Amino acid sequence: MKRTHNCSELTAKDIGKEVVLMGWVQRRRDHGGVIFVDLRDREGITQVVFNPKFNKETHEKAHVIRNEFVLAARGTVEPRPDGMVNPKMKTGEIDVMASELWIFNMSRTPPFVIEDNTQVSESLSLQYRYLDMRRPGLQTNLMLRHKAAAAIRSYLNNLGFIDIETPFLTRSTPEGARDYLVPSRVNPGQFYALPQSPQIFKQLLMLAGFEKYYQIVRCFRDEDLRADRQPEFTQLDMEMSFVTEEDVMAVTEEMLVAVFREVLGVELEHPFKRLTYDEATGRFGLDKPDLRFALELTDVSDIVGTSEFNAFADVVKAGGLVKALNAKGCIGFSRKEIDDLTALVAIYKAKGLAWIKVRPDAWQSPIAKFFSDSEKESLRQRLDMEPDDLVFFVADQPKVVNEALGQLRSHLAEKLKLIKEDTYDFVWVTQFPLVEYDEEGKRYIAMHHPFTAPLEEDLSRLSQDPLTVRSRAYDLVLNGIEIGGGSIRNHQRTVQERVFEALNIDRDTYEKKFGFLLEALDFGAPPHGGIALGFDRLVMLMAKQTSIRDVIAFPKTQKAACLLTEAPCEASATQLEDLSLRVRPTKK
RNA sequence: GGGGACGUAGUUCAGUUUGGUUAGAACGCCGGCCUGUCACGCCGGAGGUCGCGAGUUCGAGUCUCGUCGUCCCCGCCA
Repeated sequence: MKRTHNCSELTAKDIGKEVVLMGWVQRRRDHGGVIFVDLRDREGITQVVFNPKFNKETHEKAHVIRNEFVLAARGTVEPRPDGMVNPKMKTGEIDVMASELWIFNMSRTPPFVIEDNTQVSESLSLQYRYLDMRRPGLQTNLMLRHKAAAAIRSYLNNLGFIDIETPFLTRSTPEGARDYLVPSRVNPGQFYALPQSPQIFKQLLMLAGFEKYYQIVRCFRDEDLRADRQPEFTQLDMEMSFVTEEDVMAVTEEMLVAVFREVLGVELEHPFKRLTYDEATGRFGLDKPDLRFALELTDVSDIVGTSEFNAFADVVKAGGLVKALNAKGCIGFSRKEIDDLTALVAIYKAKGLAWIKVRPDAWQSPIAKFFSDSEKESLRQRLDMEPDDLVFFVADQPKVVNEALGQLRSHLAEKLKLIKEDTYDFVWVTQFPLVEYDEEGKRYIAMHHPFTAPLEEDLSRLSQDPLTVRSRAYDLVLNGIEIGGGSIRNHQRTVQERVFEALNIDRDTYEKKFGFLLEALDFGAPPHGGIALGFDRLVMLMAKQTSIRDVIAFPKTQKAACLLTEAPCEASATQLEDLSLRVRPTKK
């Protein structure tokens, strides 16, 4: 017995053929006489009919069939009787009239119905992920993931990129996310780390002369999870020699255009938009702006900084900012709605949310009385305030103002349904600051990573005024979600050392931690740069999902557990002994 | 580390505000009937440690505290 067709391909043109189908029972309808079975495989569903008039013995056998049984049916493709065609099904013109039935396996009643439209708690679906993945939605997502990976590989292969694997058992890197550590049995007391990214290795591959490298590779970060963050995730990692930012961005962009065309049949608008980091945070508040809608932030510090309203004036005097967001036509927002928005900005550390409702005759606002007529006129002009508008203000340090209003902006867009669905809006954000100040550690840390090259024209300020130094780093943002980032790297030892020093890493330390890289740079390092794209996030957006768990076959829960295999779990005494490890009792 | 939501038949939920008789519905499941259904139909039935543990009370699904789990968010994620 050999399968002849899948469950989606038989149509009227196949009438009369003898076929063998194999698959799972989606649903059984037993009419006492005739029994209908919807047989499902990964391609689709075909109705198999067991009719006692046609084959009594097979019909008898079919009585035991239940949902999710796995079976094979041999039969003849027949047209449906008049008026019985099911236009909703691809195979709705035909039946397979069964002459023989093999039951490969029975099935327990599944804990949930295998259908897209049934809601199941995520813990249950993860515990039975193999059943969850029988549902068409996840099947489609994972097939789309495969197609995207295949399209990427084929595109990059054609451009001469070389796929090279890098190690998973690597040296722990001190900066950045927490590492997953792996104890070394043969080196008691010593540990490998799982890579957060193959960053250093891909740079070494450039030094080795491969010129164009890529890898679709698993990365590991021991940090808390989110809807778009898993402890192990997949990135498309690329690196190129003899390139500038423009080259890396062009290759990435053209690749994505090709992938979206091939996988989704979508023609992306390109070249992608560009914003510098300062423009992005200035106009949209965030370094990952969603440009599917307008709604920009406006700086009004100069107007209100000298006003009678101390809450604004004091902030401006202290070097802060006052920015505004004009919610056009939102004058109808209730007190509660405004309170909710105030609570929203409070999450991002804003101490308050001031507002003005523009009525045709006057402004309704707790703060309007503090402004002079000329200040009001300036605000009106700057913010294009028209009757029915509702304008929000946040005053604080720039980071807080931008973050809070940026989040408010996205929230309002969703609330007001300003977002054009079904669009893919890409934007490059360039010239990120090289470093930022870490309040907790009281020092400068690399915003991207310490191998990022500073902009040549800012290099002279590196030691005196590192915060003003822009870098040759770029992020790729899709619909407000960061899907990738990269940079041109330091290929000259002297520049790399200056960056380390700007980060307050002393010579002894960086020699010890990155000496191998610095030494490598001494041996003819070519200029190089690259990018890493979050493959899970990219596929998530292509599949129109909101969590990367929906495009990962076996994702972990928020506590980084696999509910199916019950990982992580305790190690046996023997394992610990082999590894020279002792586990401290967990503290209560 | 912090904030929030949720946890009740196999599943998805109602019931919790205001404690009170035997904890309900739909789907699923089991049995019977049914030869054209495709969310098949009709009849009947089984199925519950109300996440877990304390406490308050004459009495707790309902109130309190703790705990476990899942999700969303802040911190964190070079």
